[in-house]
Amino acid sequence: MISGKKTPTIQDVARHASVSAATVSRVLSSPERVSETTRERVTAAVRETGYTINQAARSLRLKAARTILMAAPNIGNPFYSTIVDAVLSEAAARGYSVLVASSIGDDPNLWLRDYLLSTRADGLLLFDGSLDTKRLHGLDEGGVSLPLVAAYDEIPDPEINSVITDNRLAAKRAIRHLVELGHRRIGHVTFPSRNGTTNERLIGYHEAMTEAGLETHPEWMALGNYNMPSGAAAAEQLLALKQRPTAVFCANDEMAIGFVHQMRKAGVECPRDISVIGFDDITVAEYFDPPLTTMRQPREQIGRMATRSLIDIIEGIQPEDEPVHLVLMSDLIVRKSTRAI
Amino acid sequence: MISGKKTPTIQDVARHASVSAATVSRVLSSPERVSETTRERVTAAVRETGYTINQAARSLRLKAARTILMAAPNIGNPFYSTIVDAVLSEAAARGYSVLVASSIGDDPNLWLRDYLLSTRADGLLLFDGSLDTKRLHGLDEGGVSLPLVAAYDEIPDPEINSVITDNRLAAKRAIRHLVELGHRRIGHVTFPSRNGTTNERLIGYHEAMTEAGLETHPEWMALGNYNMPSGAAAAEQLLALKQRPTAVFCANDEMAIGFVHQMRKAGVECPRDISVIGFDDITVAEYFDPPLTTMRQPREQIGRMATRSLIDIIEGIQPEDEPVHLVLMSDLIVRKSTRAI
DNA sequence: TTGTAGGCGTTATCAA
DNA sequence: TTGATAACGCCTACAA
Repeated sequence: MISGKKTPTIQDVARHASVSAATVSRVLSSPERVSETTRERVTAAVRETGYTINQAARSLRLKAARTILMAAPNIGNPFYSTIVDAVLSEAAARGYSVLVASSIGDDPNLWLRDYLLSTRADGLLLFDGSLDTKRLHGLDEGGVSLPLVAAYDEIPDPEINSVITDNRLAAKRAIRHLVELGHRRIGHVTFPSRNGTTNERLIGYHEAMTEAGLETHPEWMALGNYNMPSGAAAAEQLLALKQRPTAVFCANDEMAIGFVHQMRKAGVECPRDISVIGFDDITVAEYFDPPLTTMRQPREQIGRMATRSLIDIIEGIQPEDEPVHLVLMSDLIVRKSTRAI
Repeated sequence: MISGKKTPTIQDVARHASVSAATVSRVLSSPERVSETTRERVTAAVRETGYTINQAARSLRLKAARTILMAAPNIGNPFYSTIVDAVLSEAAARGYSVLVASSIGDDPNLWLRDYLLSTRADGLLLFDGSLDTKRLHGLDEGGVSLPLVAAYDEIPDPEINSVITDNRLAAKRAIRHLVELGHRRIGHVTFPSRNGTTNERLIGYHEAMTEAGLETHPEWMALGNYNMPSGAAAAEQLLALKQRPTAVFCANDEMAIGFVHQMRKAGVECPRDISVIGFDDITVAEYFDPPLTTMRQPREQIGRMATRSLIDIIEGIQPEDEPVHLVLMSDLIVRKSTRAI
């Protein structure tokens, strides 16, 4: 890199190679349209000057940022972090950068609008069911489409591209596993659903219970927050019952871990006294004691597919009027936290 | 938002308010330089047109993106994800966006250079010790400075801004804790240091052992990867020893969890047979069985301070010739995975 | 195959 | 206090 006062522009490279700026631009974006000798001269000049393309200028001209925005409620959650990795690598492979936003804050819809309408990001990867996709979709108005792929628990809006796992089916599978082990009093730790739609995992729980001819009891339900402390709190609540459930389905692994932890504190053993099944299969599930039985979500695949679809939409590979609806399947992973009654 | 063919520009707003584009721009960035009546007219016009600033144009003009780049080896690691949260919220508070890159790939220095020299990001938050800060620093050459804050284990390059925890001291504290409990054969699961510098935690281990008048044995050392499987592998290795250590210091919690998990598989109890101490205090440490004794890193603070410093540097609040060197302290959190011999 | 020229949307400078 | 104007660096018709 040659020293100089300022970062070199395409003009500097052009001068260096004794060609016009247009030619340099061509070498950079469509080399085949330039004669080989010129191309070589330009390439050399690029190297010598240490030229780097100015993305701001490029974005302005192209009206595209080659950047996607990923919004998730809390990236800190281990469930999301694996997804982030997948998103990053898939995006990088397609030449896109990733802007990350934790969707906390006053008016998410407001800043989202800002990001997406301002040539900062070309599309949105939404991992947060609490955002109002209807209104987001409304951003479309002026004929400007908003590339958007949603990936979260809720049942998807048919008009919106989505990549989800079949949460209802997976929940049913979890309950069936417990039923097969002979459990009849089965509790559930769930999360108060965020945007009105009833949570799919909760529905699955009820459906499976009904199908098995089992009763559900309001007091067997506990509300959690998808984190460990709330799982522990749920355990406290259920353990206080006169007649405890013999098995509990937690809507994610973190709550399951908190639940088991609290059980142990109270001298109640898992799975001896209560079987516990989680959801997600986060890394630590396998290493926990007891190793957690859980429904494995293909997180890496979720991230990869969502990113791929979004970029396909941005680049017009996926037609806009055919929304993508990918449903990935979860697997039951039987470990040691559940046992026959 | 008024419907129209395309997203409105500052010109549209200007027309709407019957003022010049310059005035609109002023209202947006320095309202106090505009008369109140005009200001109100313009504000109304902004609302009516649904105008959003075009960041690409702005960046081009200002030669600044109000965006920082965060690079970490694997965002998926729970240790980093908390940090990400802190970075996001601090950046948002200062009006900055965050671009995230997982620094895997062929030539990290190359793409980093790309990002930073291309008006895409104004500065770099580096959480990856494997990147060559010397060379990164070398990007400075042409008088163009590269705002950079490094936050990772290694002992910092004095010329580079850094936010670290005192790893050596913390490691010594961990070992002293074990010594106080009466342990004399203390093993260590470490990571082969990434960029030549010997790892601070390893040095701390050796120093503390020497100060306590204890021997260290090469076979008490195991190499890990900062993840759970490698912790398990380390356990296999140490358990195979004729004379096992009675306590083991793992360089992070994930390896400690893997270690304990493997111990249990082999019928060896923690802490009864071997005390284990970790490092970081990730969320699950408290909920693990046994709850992990560990050195708590102020992760949230690391993220926050690093971001704050970086933005201060970018904005010229922190003078360039006075590198920031923040050292945060770790706390010993005694739980149940260590006990007196 | 290459060059010329105009404009993407913003802000800073200068003048009024 | 406001407006006209000229860049910022790039890409793409169009012309040569």
